[in-house]
Amino acid sequence: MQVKTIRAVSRAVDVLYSFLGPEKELGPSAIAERVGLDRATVLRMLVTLEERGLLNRNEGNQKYRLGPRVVELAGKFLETDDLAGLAYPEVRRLRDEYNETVSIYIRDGTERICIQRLESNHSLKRNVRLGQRLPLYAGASAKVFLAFMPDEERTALVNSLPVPTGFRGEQLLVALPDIRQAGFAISLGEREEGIGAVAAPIFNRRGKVVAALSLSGPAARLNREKLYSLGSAVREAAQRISNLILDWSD
Amino acid sequence: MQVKTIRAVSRAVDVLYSFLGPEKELGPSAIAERVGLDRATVLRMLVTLEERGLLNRNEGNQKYRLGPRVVELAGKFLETDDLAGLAYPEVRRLRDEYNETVSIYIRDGTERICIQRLESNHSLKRNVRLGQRLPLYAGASAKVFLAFMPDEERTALVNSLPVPTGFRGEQLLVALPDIRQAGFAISLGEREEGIGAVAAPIFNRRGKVVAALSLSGPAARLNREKLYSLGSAVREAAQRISNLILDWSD
DNA sequence: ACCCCCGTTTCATTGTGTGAACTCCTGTAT
DNA sequence: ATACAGGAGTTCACACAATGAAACGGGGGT
Repeated sequence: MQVKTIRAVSRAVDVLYSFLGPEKELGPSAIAERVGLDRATVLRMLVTLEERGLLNRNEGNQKYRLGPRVVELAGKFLETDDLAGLAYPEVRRLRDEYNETVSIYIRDGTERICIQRLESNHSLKRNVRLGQRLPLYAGASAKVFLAFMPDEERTALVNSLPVPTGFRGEQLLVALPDIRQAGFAISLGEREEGIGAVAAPIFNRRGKVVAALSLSGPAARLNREKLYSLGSAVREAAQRISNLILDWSD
Repeated sequence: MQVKTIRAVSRAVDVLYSFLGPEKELGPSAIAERVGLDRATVLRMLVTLEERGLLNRNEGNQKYRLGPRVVELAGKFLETDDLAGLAYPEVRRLRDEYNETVSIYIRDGTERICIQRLESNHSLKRNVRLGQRLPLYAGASAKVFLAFMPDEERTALVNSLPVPTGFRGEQLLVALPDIRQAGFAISLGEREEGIGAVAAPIFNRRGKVVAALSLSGPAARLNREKLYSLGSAVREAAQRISNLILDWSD
């Protein structure tokens, strides 16, 4: 498929994504610098996107921020994605039973994205934002994706993973056979200090991994033995979710 | 501000919004018909939006659906919006205390959008989707927005509201002084049969209503007296949320 | 085998998106 | 007060990029 993409649209998406950075509000100049376009061009895009509700304009300082329509799109995505909706009862069961944060990730290129999550009630708890992007080279869920991926896909992926220099990723690969064997993966302080997690794969009807179910919390409550002891519970919950998936597609 | 908007971008947004309809997957032709463009044009937009992660392509049937990046944008919006995050503890308290669905709406033009929500545990419960759009001419939250709006803004708005023919909207306006007086509004089967709700305004530092906090559920549990008795609890929760808002902007 | 529908490609036309330069405004330093 | 800097919004002429009509090709159903 060599369809030519539309430059103006792609650039507008750049503008939209520039709001994913740390600042919540941006003006035309700042964005123009970021995306490498003329201020006039950016301004027209901002006005267009605002008119259509994807952005809002702060009349006070003449800056722009994300608009409520993006939430509507996300709501629709989560509704139609089957997964988030179907999985909710199991996510809730797990969270209630162990009172730790439970989340679901799907893979997006070389990263994973949180599409569902219920947090623990403890005051010290693992915190995950809906839509948050996390790497594929570390963490229990990441290992689940890697472990249950076709070999050729994995080798291709591993080479393109943006692994930070100095990260010891070798252990990651050697653990994969064990993970396939056990049906779940654990991690302790792997991606972030002090966090422990167990994760298991969610399969579609073709046996392909479409998501990872993860239970995570502070290492103080979730030490290595505890994580292993939770493995089968998480694996079985993930399996039950898999059974709910009707979709045969990739 | 008479900046010319960019046609291609605006059309691309049309394409994006066409996924808000009932079908979760759409092909170029279906979209083309919907937005009134040539199939070729739509295809280029689809490819562009997919390349940038806002859409996903189903390789099986060559159709498109919303992509995970929209969730990332929404997550960012909800994070930066302050409100959703700041309000969460109060929303949770209310939900836990009365075990009914609690939600927060912001106004967007002639509609309101749900930006935060926790559902009741009852098996019969009010169901609200994140990002769901509801009208401004009916419902407790709608009346809150109308009641606490500057007069000239309200009269301008009321004329442009897309009230369905046959809807008795007069009662709506006469109730507003009482709502201002009480600090909360109730509704019973107003927008949807069998639903009862109480709502109260959330103010910013300028005293402008930026959102409505709502508690709602089946009329079987929430009859008129019950709703009135919950009024002050909801009003006070909304007031506590208002106090958390640091933002001075409009 | 036929047809119809739909996704994709090609291509010529012109309308449209583009950036440089300009104005206007606001806030800050001198 | 005045000068200055930075940023928002405007104008304009040019080039090329977005567009739609038409053609292609494959898949599914009758």
